[in-house]
Amino acid sequence: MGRKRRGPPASRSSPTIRDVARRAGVSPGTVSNVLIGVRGVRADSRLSVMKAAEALGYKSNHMASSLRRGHTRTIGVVVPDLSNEFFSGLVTHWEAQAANAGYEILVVSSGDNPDIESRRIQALIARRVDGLLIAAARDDFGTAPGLPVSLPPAVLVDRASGHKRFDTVSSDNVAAGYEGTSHLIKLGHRDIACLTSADSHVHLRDRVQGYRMALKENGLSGRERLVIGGRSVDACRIVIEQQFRQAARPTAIFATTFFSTLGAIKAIHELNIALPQDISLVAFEHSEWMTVFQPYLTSVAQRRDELAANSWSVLMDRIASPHATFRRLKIPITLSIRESARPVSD
Amino acid sequence: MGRKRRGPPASRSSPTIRDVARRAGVSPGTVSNVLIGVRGVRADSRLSVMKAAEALGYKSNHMASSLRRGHTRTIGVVVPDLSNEFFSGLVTHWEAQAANAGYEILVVSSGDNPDIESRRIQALIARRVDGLLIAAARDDFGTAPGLPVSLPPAVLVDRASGHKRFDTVSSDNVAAGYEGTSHLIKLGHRDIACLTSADSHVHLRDRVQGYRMALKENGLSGRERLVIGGRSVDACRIVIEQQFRQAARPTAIFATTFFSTLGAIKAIHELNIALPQDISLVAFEHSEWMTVFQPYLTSVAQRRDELAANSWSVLMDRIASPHATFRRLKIPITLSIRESARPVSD
DNA sequence: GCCAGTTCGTAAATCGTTTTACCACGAACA
DNA sequence: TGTTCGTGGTAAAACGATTTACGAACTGGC
Repeated sequence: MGRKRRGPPASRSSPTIRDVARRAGVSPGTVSNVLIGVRGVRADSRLSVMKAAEALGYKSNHMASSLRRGHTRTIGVVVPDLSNEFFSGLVTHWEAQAANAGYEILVVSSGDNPDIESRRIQALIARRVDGLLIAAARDDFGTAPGLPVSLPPAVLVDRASGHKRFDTVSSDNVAAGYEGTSHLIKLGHRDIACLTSADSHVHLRDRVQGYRMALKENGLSGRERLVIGGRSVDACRIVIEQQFRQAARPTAIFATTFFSTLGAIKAIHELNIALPQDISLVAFEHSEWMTVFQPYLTSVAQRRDELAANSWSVLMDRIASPHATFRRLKIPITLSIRESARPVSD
Repeated sequence: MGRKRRGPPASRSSPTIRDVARRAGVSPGTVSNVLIGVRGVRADSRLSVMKAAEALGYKSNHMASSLRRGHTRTIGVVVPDLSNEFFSGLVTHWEAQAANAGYEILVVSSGDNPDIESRRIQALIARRVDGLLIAAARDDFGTAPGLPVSLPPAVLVDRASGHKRFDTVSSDNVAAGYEGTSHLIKLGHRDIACLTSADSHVHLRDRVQGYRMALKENGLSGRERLVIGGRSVDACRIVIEQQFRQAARPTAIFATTFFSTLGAIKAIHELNIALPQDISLVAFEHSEWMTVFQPYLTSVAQRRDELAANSWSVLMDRIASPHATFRRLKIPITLSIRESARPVSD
């Protein structure tokens, strides 16, 4: 092989700015000025550079340019689980935002495990992402060891709302709990089971708090029926089935997570009670399959598009001014009244 | 500002290998040898380098290292739509593979639009991804203008199976069509509508071909009822409703896509016919909500995990040996017999 | 015709890492 | 003692783009 250059094996590597410069009969600096244009270039040299770049199929090497410019135009996205529709929805929106703004996103999953999360974030830092969009595994994100003291600009999304050391953008989960419950109360229900997956995260506790607020406001505090299922559909199903083995059965269920929604439906089927004739249900989240499910589920849903759009712009602001005070955005939720919650039958 | 260095504003930038070298009293080359160890280093200098790196919280700059080494350890992932559960499933698996192998993935969406797809791929090329995993918008991927002549190593997944110029990994869609249909025939059905979204892609045409094969093998070719819906749930619903306005109604529906599955269910509801008593349905894909849907749907499902694992390793092989002959993998599908397809009632 | 000001091109420095080329120092051996 | 190795360290040259510093050529005003 008659290679003349040193360094790593180049095996027909792509043309460099130097190749373009040579072909256009100018210097690399001029080529750079034509292509990203911080300085004027005479029309004729501009033209010959354009032609040369075109002919060679020149694509600027992003590594080199990042190295020199000190930013990568890459955003790291950290989610617990990409196969969860809520998160894949967020990522879809973020990707669109990124494409628009000339960014790319590096996506990693934490499996909701703080150790894995730290490791994956470390990898993103080594890649010098310009910013981080994080749906954190724990509310105390960043306080545990394992993460370096200084992180790139980051915003916490969905989880860990109100964190002291980061911008946060999340749904108004208290309102979610309040509105879902109030809707059932307005329909005359007084025995409302509130089904949730865990009490380990603020976003879940907030929904329960909203439930309690609605109860209290209507003098129903004594009737609280909080049911903590677990993170799987069947765990939720089982605890709901237990509720129905008690003497005083609830007349309505408010599911505060997507999994518990599925668990509630499954339990209702197993118990052979009629939805919505004998039991009302307010579901959490909306999903395409619900349009073919009978009855069409009344639900409280998060606004993924607004969550994504707002967190993106908060992150951009944070990158632009790293020392601004932290922001805490709460995005309203949507209550969609459909068919699964009905006036209580007496 | 008493900055001494030129170049981009450094604003408390992270420590470099030179900082570590200075602190450890060795040269940068030695630090590099300690950290990635291609050459021996005496025990005492090794130790002091480790300590210095630890103390400074040194993280190697991936941009610089990529630039010098000539690879990025980054894989570009191109999918039509990340909020489609099938693709987000694939991406989830790929991300896990990547994390395992010390790679990261750069995810982009094409919206199934070839122009957007080209642009997004261009961006990935500028970032010098080491490889590409592509669920292409069109079967003739890469022949249309807009894409450079030389792409990085790429494998085509799910779509464009059997492409001449790329490795391909996809489900055995002919078998999918064949097995779904055969199952219904075995149950005694003779009027089976095959519902699909379009005939624009091989993977869809293959499923229909499997349907035809099964029909033919059972002397039912004359009874073919191919129904092409469209890419939305309601488009599929409408065409199925039309089928049922005809004198000779089908006794079974084989849905060959996820959307057409939803469309078929919706139509069945609207028409007020009982599933599975009056109509049998074989669905496509499996999804968590199906576990709470009644009747539990009999379905043909793709094996996302195998699709992802195989495409990943084919890509790794391709990167390792760029000139090997192309491979065409077909992954078997899974027929799950559940409750929505029943023996034909006479 | 001369001087100041503008425009535009180039050479060289720089980003932070890896890797090559070379050198110094011992140890082993004749 | 003189010659080879082997080991481990350093300086410097890459990687490919951006940007600064400088200088040549041109413009315009007097």
